[in-house]
Amino acid sequence: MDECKVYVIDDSTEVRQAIKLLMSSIGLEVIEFESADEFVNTDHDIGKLEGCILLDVRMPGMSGLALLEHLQQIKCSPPVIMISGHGDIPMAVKAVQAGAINFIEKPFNEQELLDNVHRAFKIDSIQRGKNMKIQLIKNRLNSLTSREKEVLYAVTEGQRNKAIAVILNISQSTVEAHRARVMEKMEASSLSQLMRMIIYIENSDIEPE
Amino acid sequence: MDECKVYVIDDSTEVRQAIKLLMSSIGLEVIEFESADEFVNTDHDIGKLEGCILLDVRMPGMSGLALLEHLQQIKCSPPVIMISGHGDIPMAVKAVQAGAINFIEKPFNEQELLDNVHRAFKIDSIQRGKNMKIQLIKNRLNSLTSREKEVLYAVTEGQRNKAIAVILNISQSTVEAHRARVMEKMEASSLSQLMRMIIYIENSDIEPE
DNA sequence: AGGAGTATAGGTATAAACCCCAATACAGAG
DNA sequence: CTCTGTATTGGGGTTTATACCTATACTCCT
Repeated sequence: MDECKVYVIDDSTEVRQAIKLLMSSIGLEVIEFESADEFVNTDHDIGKLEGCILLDVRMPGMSGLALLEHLQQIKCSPPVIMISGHGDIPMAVKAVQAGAINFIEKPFNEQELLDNVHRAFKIDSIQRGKNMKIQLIKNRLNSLTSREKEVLYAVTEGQRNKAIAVILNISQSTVEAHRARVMEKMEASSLSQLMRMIIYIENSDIEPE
Repeated sequence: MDECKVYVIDDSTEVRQAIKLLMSSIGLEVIEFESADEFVNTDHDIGKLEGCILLDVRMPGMSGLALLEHLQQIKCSPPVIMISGHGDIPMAVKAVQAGAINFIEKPFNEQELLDNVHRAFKIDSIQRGKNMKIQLIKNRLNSLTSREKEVLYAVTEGQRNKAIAVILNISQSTVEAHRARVMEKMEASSLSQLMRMIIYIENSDIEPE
């Protein structure tokens, strides 16, 4: 939680200043961006940011909603709290459907905003825990050779070594060798554990949230 | 899609009539309720309804939001489209966060409402497909004896038969017998398939959507 | 040319899982 | 009380999977 920062993306200098003041009152660091484009083009790995994003909807250049959708596509971004001065219901609905954790109207209640930031931090913490787990497994998967991946895939499909040998047109001994290396590289001590990893990755790939 | 109906829950007779007219113009059947309480108390299995729910927010008795949350808790309800004449952004956000697929303001655009209903039908169709799959697996799980469930649980944890025998303080032969019956009852021809079923159920239990 | 990494294959031995069978014990339902 | 379902145990044999070893061949990089 110490590393958490509040990324404020708003074209209004006053709003950014007000938020900065509010956040610093409880010891939170604020990083400002005056447009969505600036945030995107800044040299930082979005996946490694810790904290949350306060994002204005209406801005010159890329809109807040567009940035929100962009962040959801690349995944593993910090949680986003939308802020708007002239928002309407369809806009708020769209934002929440796109993954924003809340939609707050300006002028905002200070305590409400702080509460939302804290909630966002919690969500971020949980999300980063999951992302670390996913990354760990993906790193292991990447260490597999293409042949080993083929064997792994067949194994997760429930195929026996003998069947896999026929499918890949290699001998059963070779399949066994590959399979053993797969278990070793994936750090799985049982097929059940291996399946849990694979299915975890499968689900994280198709279900964004 | 043929069986799909539109469940309208709104205290205003005029609104219900207007929706009924609109829906019947494209051949959709409408079932009316003048309050959330009436919907809840009506003798129907909510999990078996097909179609979608048009739900007013402000009503005498149980509020639309309260009903929405109630529906999400028991799960497997048809998708809900919230409708409100005097809605605000916090209300809309809350509704979407609670699982409503949209939040439409009265007076509504007719085509927009129809589009939403069609989208809801698609979501419902997908959701019911998933629910059927879950129910199928749960039925198999329920056919297991308590001992078989213990063995199943240990197996999914990656335990070997020998280890399971020690844990349950029974002989390895017995474990093998239970395990064979588990595979048979679950209709799994491989451990991989069994794991997929179990993890599917695990995920559906903790992640509502 | 030599080394690392990968893919391939064979061998031997052990362990684990699967299959079919038979049998005892016990509790609850009819 | 008998019948049924469940839980338990065992044997014997087959099939799979693991573990550990060796070995060849090919490619890529140094």
